[in-house]
This record gives sequence, structure tokens and C-alpha cells, in this order.
Amino acid sequence: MLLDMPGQAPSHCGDCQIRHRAVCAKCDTDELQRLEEIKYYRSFEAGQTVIWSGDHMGFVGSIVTGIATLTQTMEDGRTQMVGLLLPSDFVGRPGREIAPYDVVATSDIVMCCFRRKPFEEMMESTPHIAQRLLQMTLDELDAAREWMLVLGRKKARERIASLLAIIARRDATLKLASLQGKIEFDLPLTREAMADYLGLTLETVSRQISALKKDGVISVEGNRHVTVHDMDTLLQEAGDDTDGGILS
Amino acid sequence: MLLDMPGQAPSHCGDCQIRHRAVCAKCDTDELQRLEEIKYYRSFEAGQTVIWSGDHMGFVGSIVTGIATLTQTMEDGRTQMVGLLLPSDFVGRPGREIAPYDVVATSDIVMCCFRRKPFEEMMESTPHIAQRLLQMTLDELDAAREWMLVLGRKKARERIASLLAIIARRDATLKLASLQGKIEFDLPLTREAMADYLGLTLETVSRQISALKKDGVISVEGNRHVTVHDMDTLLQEAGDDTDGGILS
DNA sequence: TTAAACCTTTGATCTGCGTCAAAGAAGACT
DNA sequence: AGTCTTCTTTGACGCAGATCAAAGGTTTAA
Repeated sequence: MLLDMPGQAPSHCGDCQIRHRAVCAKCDTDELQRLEEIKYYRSFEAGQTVIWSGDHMGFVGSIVTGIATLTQTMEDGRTQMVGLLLPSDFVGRPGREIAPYDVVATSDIVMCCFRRKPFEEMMESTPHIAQRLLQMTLDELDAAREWMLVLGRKKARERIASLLAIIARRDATLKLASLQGKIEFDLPLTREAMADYLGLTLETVSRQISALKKDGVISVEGNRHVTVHDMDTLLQEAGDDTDGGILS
Repeated sequence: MLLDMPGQAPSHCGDCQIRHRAVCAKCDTDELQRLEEIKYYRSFEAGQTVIWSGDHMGFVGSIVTGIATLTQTMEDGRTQMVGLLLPSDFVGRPGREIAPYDVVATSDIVMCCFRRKPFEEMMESTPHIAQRLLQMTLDELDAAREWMLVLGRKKARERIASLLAIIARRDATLKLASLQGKIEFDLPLTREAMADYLGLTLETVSRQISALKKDGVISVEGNRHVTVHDMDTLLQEAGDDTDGGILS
């Protein structure tokens, strides 16, 4: 999950606008020009698989609009989501030919892509890009490890609360809204996708959401729209200490 | 988990020998000299906490000998291991002041450290280091996501088999031994530590190891020494497709 | 060698979540 | 508006793994 770098001019990368702060927040004009030259756009419909695990990956890029997921599937069909990709998140690995996970579009999405080879060549000659990617990757690593605690030790109710807290925080960050008091947002995932993220079944997800509703922690209208009445209460339900470590 | 880079001279970093391939596999002599100048050694006894979560981290470094773990603990004491640190693995984050996890020495360990500031300055001026760290971090990210599948979807028996497979493979890699047929190794972890890694209780770990013994998949002498009779069988028990994706 | 501390195994019981099943709701299309 | 499809909720029941408890091994130190 990426945050804006405060103090950086936001309109670096041509018509992508701030979307590429992930890649080029520190680039100078020259480097940006070169990024412009090798980039192109691709769209995918909701439900489409962008990249199959094991495929050759010809590009890297970032999400411009929409939501995608990173998932792993076992032979017998058990599925675990290992990442949630939001606008501005980076997809793909410099130096890796083969995709390790499925990337699936959860909504309609637009991606801005760079062919892998030229991107890697550019990385060689532009230290800032490797440094920026390192910071992004460290953030992702923290998120993955945070999630290992959720999957390994938290109870169903705590897992739901953790997920809601993450989504709420992301929305709150983008809106620069207060973290205290009410927060509303639309769930970007179906119950089944939530279950795949949380290591639960969709029935358990549904039951726990109902329970949080009944206990007045949240309210839900029309399946997707959630209101968190009090963020602190939610974080307590998530079993997190104070800020939940969900920061960053 | 780091592998040797084939074709690289192994004795780059002075008296650390190959231990710093992690950091300097691509460094030229000049850069290595500078690494030598800012490095120092620290030892810790088994059971000691090297770094407390939330502490200010004055250094980065790598494990020279011994085993350490990266763990997260909830207020009520529930613990999840989020990483296993073996010799040559990197500890710490350039650009991060605060340690996000506890680092605990599982055995007596020796670390080779660099003060964070000079190391970061060196990263600025030495693109190869950032690129090398990026590759390492991507490997760690893959390992963490692999583990998310284990924690989210695998059954107790599969989890044990997955852990044994990882340890066996690491030993096999270091010994350049065949991956077919018998493999023997010593478990670097107590049952409790295994449980913390696997998101189980120590009783369940013990029971499942007994079951794998009874079913002839492994044999164990003296609590720690394990013999895997057939690696393919173990990988099947782990629920992994063919090679288990444990590669890398 | 004996004791003490620790780690591991095994048993009995309990429970949270998965599984199976069926009945609502909410969109999407005609 | 009405039908279809997809998503969600709720219920009943069973089981894998947690919890509680105690005994058996292994290691360390005296």
C-alpha cells in the first residue's frame, strides 16, 4: 500500500498524473521522458485474469483505476489471496520472468505498463528507481507479515475487523479524513473474496459481519456500503494494539 | 532465503567470507573496502532478544552463524513468527528507524553489523547495493506470501510437511545434495517455535510429527534429528504442486 | 549418579469454524 | 415490471485443532 510522498509535485508522469508516484516520485524530467516513451495502457474487465501464475511476464506496471487481487491456488482449488492491489500499486517484478501468482481484476481496471526489458535497463541507469522500488517492496513485505499474524493467530471476528480497518484506513488516508469517529466506505470485495483474503469460508465471513452489525460496531447497507461507527472500537475488535500497526 | 549467486567469487567481504554475498555480491573492490570500514560484529546467546519491536534500530546487518526468528506478538501473548533468519540472511531496513518485529536468537548467533547511517549513505552512492537489496526483499516477499497460503489454507499435517520441506530444501541447497531420496537434518526449532511459525499449538505440532512418523514419511531420533525418506512424498503431504514453489 | 529444568508426547474433552443445505436480497437484463 | 443470475444470509451438524492435564524423555549441572 502506497502513500503519497508529501512535498512531491504530484503530476510527474504525463497523463498518468500522480498514479506513478510509485515509480517516479524522485525522477527528474529526463528520466520521466524516458518513462513516457516506453509506457502504454491496458484495460481488463471485472473477473478477467490479468496474469496467470507461471506465465511469462512481459511487463511491469501499476494500477491506474480499479481493484485487482494477487492469489495463489492449490491443486484441489483452495485459494488464498496474498495481496490486494489498489490504484497506484505496482504489479510485476523487475528481474523476474515468471509470474508467481495469479493477478485477477476484481473490478474493471486500467493499468499503465512498461515493457519489462526497457524498464529494467532504465533501472540500471537510474538508481532512484531501484531505491524507490525497494521502499515499496519493504512496505509490501510489512503488509504480508502483518497478514501472517492475522492468518496464523487471529479469530474470525478479529480477522474481519482487521480487514475492515485496513480498508477504512486506506479510504481515510486518501480522503485525508480523520481517523476518529464515523468512517464510511464501499467494500471492494465480495464475501467470497474477503474469505479468500482472510483464510475463512464465505459463510463465516457473512456470520461475523452480521455479528459486528448486531453488536453495533458497524452498519451495512446494500451488502457493500459499510459504516464504521467508531474506529477505536473496530481496532479493539481487530485485536490490535492502539493503532494496529496497520499504518504504513 | 538467499541462494548463492553462481559464478560470483565467494570471498568478497574480508573475514566474513561468503556471508555477505547478500549485500555485496556485485560490489567492486572499492565498495567492499568501504563496507569493511563500517562493519563490526555482535554476538547474542540463545534466547536473547536482539531487537525489540518498536525499538530504534541503529544498525543493519546479516547473520553470520546461528538461527534467529522474526516474531510478532499480540497484547494477550499470541505469537506469530513471520520470518526465519539463517546465516547470510539480512536483518534490518535501510530507511526504517523503528523495528517492526522482535528479532530473537534461537541459538547462539553472531551478526555482522553496519551502522545504519553510513550504510544508507553508501546505498545512495552505490546503485548495486540497492538493486541487490531489492532482489533479496522480493525473495523475502515471495517467502512471506508462500507462507500466507500455508497459514490461511493448509491443514495441520500439510503445514508440518511444508515446514520440513523448507528446512530440508535449505539444507539440501547448502550441501548441494540431491533433492531425491533420503535427506537428513537437524530441526533448528523447538516444537513451540514450530507452532509459532505454523499458526498451531505445540501439541498439534507434536501429534502431526508423530503421525508422519507412524505413516513412514519421516523418522526422528532424539527430538531434533529428522530423516525424510522420500522428498516427493513429503512434498505431496505438503499439498504443493510438484516442486512446491518452495524454490527461490 | 541424581536432581532439576526443560522439552515432548499422549490422552480426554471442548469449541470455533467448516460443511452442507436452503431460503432470502440485490443487481442485471429483457 | 418481471425473470435470471449472482451474491448473501441463516440454520443444523460435524470435525480438526485448541485446551487442559499428566506422564515420559532429554539435557544440563552439581
